[in-house]
Amino acid sequence: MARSQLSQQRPLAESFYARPAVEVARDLLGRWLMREDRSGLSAGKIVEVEAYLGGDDPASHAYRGRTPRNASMFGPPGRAYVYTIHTRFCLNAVTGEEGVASAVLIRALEPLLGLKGMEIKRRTERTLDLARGPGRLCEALGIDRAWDGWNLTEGSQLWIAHGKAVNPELIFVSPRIGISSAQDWPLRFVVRGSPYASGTKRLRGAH
DNA sequence: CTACCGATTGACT
DNA sequence: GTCAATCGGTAGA
Repeated sequence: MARSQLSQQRPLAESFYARPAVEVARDLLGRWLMREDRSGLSAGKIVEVEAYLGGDDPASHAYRGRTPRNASMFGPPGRAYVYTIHTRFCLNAVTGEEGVASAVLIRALEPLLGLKGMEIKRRTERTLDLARGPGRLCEALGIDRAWDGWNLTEGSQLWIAHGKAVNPELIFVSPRIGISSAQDWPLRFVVRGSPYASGTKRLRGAH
């Protein structure tokens, strides 16, 4: 492995996450979600995220306060918040100060490493379908509720690595997907034009 | 305890 | 484009 690539695989520090969710969300585009297990290393470039704020955001799971499900959102930044939806799982990175709930939902990856394992877990060989969508990327990387609260800054098993941040000019902004309140808030961020992002062509930022 | 419903997906028209 | 599967989390009786 080339020196530059090893450097790109180092985990982002807790201080990266200890900022407002919108700032972290934009900065997470282009970073690499890394997964290492017995069968080796898997990774994907983050191409789509959404910010979920704390008490002021009616679409956030934390809107009505702390519950057993969302407890991780109130914990220290840089941890995972993994929840169940319709028998699928979704992965968030917790942001901001400890005690104040906010997080960034990882919505889509461009597969980079370990595609073979992803194809088996996803039961498809279509690269575009391996990690396009929050439930799909969790299935591709074997992420379930057992990972809730996992420290993403330690650089083993499951972490987010430096990769290469996306030029701000290439970030497409839209409302968040699948929510029934705060539907006009511009809190979804996509690598403009990426075919690995979810949604229609228009929602991927193509013209 | 029951009732409601969703930060989704895959199948189908 | 539309729609239902399917089940854990949550609120309320």
